[in-house]
Amino acid sequence: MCEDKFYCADNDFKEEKITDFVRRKIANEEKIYDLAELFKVFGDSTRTKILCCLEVKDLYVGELAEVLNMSISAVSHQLRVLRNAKLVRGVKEGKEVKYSLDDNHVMMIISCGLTHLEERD
Amino acid sequence: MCEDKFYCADNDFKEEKITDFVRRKIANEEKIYDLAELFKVFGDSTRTKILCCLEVKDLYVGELAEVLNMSISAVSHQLRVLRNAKLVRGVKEGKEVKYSLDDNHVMMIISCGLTHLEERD
DNA sequence: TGAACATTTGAAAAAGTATTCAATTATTAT
DNA sequence: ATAATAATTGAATACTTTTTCAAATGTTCA
Repeated sequence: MCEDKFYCADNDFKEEKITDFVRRKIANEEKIYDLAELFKVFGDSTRTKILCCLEVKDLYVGELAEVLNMSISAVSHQLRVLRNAKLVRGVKEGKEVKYSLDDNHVMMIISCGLTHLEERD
Repeated sequence: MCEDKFYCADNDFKEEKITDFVRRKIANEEKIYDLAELFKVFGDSTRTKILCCLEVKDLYVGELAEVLNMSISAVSHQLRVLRNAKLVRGVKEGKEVKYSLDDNHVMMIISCGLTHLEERD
């Protein structure tokens, strides 16, 4: 008896297939997708470095390019990605654009990651 | 006077080129690189979904594949990535392998991300 | 032992992403 | 206006990553 019921001991999924149970419990598809999109933005060392620089100080594109030792174009492309994710903000000052972190979660997320790295190794 | 000194008003970088100042202040290259590598792991919706499933319940590879509606092989490949990052752990039980989250930071990092998403929109 | 099943693995194909290069926009100074 | 400077953009190239497919490994059960 009980062949079709998995884990009968646990009331949470009596009668229900375990895979349906899990599917029902996890956050909705779209939210998980957005979350992965967000982490993807952090998942490139150029962008992460840009974020770390901007935590130290608001900077112009050219300054960022010099710190990172990369072309202005490459930095600008990555700044667009960061802007779209609302992680940084650019304000025009004459012919330059000064960038800053858009949100205080940015550094919270980075800290979370650093903590994991430290306790992992 | 003061041509070579940027931002003389701020004591932190008297005498020092601003780009050198920033370079000196940010975390070291390798740490930032590792951090990006970590976030890269979270930056794929298949993997993020696997993590969310495992938060609900420890699962076998086949169960995960069914929940995600993906091939066992594809799931297995992604589990290897998650294992390498020490985000999940697999324990052999007979011919099956049961996976679970390896670390309680995993869900902390995910929560951080979700908070950002909610307050962003 | 041999058949059945769960998972892993390697290599190839498919899809996606970062950087470069050249052209463009926008602002300032002459 | 024109020249000079800062940044952005689009398209091409180079590079990574994901998924698929077939084969291999390891375990259980008859």
